Amino acid sequence: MGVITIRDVAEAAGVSLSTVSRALNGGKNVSTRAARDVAAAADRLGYQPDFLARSLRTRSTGMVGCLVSDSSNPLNAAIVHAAEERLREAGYLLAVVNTASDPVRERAAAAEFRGRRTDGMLVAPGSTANEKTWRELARAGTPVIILDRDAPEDAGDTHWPSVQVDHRGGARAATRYLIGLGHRRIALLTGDAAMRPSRERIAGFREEFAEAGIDPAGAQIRIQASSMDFAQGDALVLLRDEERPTAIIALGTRILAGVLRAARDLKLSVPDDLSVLSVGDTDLAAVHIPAITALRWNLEDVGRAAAELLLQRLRGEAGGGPSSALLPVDLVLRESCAPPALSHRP
Amino acid sequence: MGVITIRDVAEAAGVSLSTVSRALNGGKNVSTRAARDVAAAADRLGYQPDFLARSLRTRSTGMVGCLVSDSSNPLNAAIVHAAEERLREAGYLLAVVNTASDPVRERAAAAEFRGRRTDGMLVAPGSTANEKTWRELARAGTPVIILDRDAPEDAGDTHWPSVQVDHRGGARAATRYLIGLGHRRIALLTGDAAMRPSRERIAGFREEFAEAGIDPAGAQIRIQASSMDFAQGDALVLLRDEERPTAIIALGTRILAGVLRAARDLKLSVPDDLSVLSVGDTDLAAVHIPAITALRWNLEDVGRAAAELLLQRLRGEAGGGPSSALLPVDLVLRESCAPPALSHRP
DNA sequence: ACGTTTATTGAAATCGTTTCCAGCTGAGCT
DNA sequence: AGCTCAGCTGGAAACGATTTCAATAAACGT
Repeated sequence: MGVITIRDVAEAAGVSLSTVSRALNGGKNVSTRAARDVAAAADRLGYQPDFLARSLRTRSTGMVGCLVSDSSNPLNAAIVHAAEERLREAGYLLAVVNTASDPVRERAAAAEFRGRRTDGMLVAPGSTANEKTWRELARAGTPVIILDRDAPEDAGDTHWPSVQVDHRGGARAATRYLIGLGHRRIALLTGDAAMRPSRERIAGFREEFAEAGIDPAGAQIRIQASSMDFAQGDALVLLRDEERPTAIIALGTRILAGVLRAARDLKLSVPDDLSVLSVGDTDLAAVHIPAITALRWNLEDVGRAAAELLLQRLRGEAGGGPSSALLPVDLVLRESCAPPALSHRP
Repeated sequence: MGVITIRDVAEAAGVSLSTVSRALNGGKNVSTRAARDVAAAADRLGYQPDFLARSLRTRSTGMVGCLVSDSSNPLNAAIVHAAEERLREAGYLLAVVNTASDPVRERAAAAEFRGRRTDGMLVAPGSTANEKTWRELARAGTPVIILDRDAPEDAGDTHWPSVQVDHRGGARAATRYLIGLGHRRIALLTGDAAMRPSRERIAGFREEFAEAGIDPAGAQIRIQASSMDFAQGDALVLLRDEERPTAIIALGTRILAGVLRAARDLKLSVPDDLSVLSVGDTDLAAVHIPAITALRWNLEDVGRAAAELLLQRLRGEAGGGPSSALLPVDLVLRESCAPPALSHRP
């Protein structure tokens, strides 16, 4: 007397298994009487189809795997959340695996997803180490959407579906703005330079210096291995330097926090002594006093766009809509940036 | 030429299906020669067992469902993240569903999880509307761990497994601290009063007023339907009142943000004109200037404890360890609280 | 009234695994 | 030699659905 199966329903309704199956699905080729009886019996018994058995037979699980370095990072959490909402609307279930950007864990997760026959995957790799894995997955027929990362080079001419954020454009706008205020020594604090977001930011940052014809030595780039590791101490070192930057562009909540605390410790006033610009608009940036000028992109849009791209593939409309999305980055002007102090002007 | 199945491996290794299965699993009752051949063949062919078929047969999916109102809320995100890490260590996959506290969506998610035969569930219900659902699930044999919410009344004497946070103790400590500083009119801004966290906070808040023998009219309780909805405007109304509170205890990042912005708009200095205390220690609280005194509980511990409790049940050690966890709340003293201004002292 | 389509139906195959069960082999013991 | 017993093995039956296919019944046109 365990779970109710289709067999129980068939018995209760006085029809065969096949009829029950047909009645419960499409309803095509089923007499109205049979349909009614089956529905009644299923309802009365509280029948709930077994996804496992169904999936085994139909080769489709209605599951999507999501692979991300750290789903509790607010910059990721909102993306995952939005993607989940959209996918669930379409009847899919999202399974999340955190990899801490560890290639080994990424591979393990990919293997597990494959073993579980997920219909598709949303992945934000922490390195380029596993490109082969994604390619194999894609070749095996599982749609893989890349989130704000480099898409693997594809042998063919097909474009790899991905959602990208225009970090380069954002960095250019931010840099141009600071240069316009008079800054000549600006520090950019960002993540792993090999990954797309940071690489693009750095490129945009440099481009803008070049375009303005400013001594590129003023463009101080600091790589933070992990955004979690950048503590107050590191910021202190940077700001104690004789040739300290007059403006800092800082990635994310944690690094921004480190910078702000360091500035306070050194009694540097923001924005009078130091301009601060946040990459990513978090609660902290918006509410801090002074409010922090920030680069903002719509995280929900990233998640939704990824889900949409995936659904397109899952519905087999590969040829239809766009195969990639590039989302804009806006500069939100607030109070944390000002012309550099007189003593620091050229 | 689809996926490699156990049948292909059997053929390649020159043994039967059953032998392959035995060799790949326990390895009991298998000759070393067969084991070697099977392992070699499986390896060569890149065989990957099909979780679906396996689950269908063994009645165990290695999946855990997680039901939460909003996984992007930092107070939840860290919990989900920690739970996922612990569960994956133990070989389980976590599927997350966001319900926005909607009872209908909660029921739908529960039904889907049941249909997918998840081995267990972590749920943080948004109301008491679905207690029957959780009870049914539990009666059907699926372990259900409740996260920081009221556990359904159980008919029997068994204790419902849950992870609770000592919000009452935290609220008492915070209130006692503020009263000790001299505050007599304190506002508590929290969520749905019917839910455990808020209910406990309110109780602790009142208890402390009573114990100190202070006019309970000074304990101003404001319920925020959703922590997302509390904007600056609402805080302004509260603070413009003639009898405005001299201290505010605010729930979470969003409400705290609203309070801080409102204080700034009214040119109220924190902590000189207004003491602010955050319920929940977020980046914003820690980094804000002045740094916000906060109630802190360890979100990772909540997630880990929930995972541990669930794993215990999944391993069938129901009798073994503790069936519930109560996690402490600490008061982190920072700079946002001070004695009320003279004009406001009794 | 009779052949021909058309709408329903149920039996059986299938998905890929695990597991029960009976059979076989060879070693050990008397 | 005969007997038992343990260790391996392969065939076949689940698990719970979907789907093909042939059979039956009903409707239809002439």
